[in-house]
Amino acid sequence: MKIATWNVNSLKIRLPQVLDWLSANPVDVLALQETKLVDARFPVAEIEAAGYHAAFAGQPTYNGVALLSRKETVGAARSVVVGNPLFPDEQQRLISAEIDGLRCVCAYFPNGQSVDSDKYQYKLRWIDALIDWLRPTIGGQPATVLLGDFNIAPEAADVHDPVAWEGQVLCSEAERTRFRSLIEAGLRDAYRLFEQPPKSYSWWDYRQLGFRRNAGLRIDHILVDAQLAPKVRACAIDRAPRKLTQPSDHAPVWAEIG
DNA sequence: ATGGCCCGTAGAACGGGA
Repeated sequence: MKIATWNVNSLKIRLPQVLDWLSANPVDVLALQETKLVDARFPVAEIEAAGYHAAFAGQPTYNGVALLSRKETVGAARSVVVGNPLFPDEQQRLISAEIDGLRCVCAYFPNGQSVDSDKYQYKLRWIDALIDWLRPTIGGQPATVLLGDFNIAPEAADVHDPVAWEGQVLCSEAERTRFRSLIEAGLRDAYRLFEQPPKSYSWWDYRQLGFRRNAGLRIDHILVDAQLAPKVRACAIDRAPRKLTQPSDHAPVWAEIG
């Protein structure tokens, strides 16, 4: 089973790239963030025609998440839950569902803007509530996979310039402590289960020729239930879509399990 | 030295992203 996550920064703009990517990479599950579409405008017909079911939760302008599941292998998502029952929130950042025996949690963590902003405090509260919600079921059945745009670079190795980013939003100690709490709760960073190329990132700023300079951060993650870790065969970041014309600023991350 | 883009909503700039 192959699962993937991709912050597309507007599914309206990126739909052709998403369909092309799925054609070349027919993953069983694709978690999308920043769809930026109200539900009435979600491209259900195009995605169905490409062989995928879709569960989605959107709003105008901002945020928006979706779980695509491949018809011929895993079928439609079941027991879909939008949001976190412990954290009522108008921002559409979470959608979870059971797909082929996995509890897939697609998450778009708040950005936080800067460590002295109200948005940063919201980010920390949002993550705390996510941990509180997930902790009791991690380790049980169905096995949990938490994947998405975490807006956290967990370690210095995940940052192109750790000195410049030290203490900044996405890299602050409070955020990294929460990432470690997810690990302590029983999840594993699928990417770090394997030896990886140095300077591996999943996001590059549109400005400053970030991608050409590989000035990036690894902030998109696939965390798997520790019970699944021995079954994870591979995990990688696919930089190819970032090279296209009019790309998302994020690259897809995928993992193969079992 | 500074800030440099992209997207959506607008219907000009601005908020937000990271």
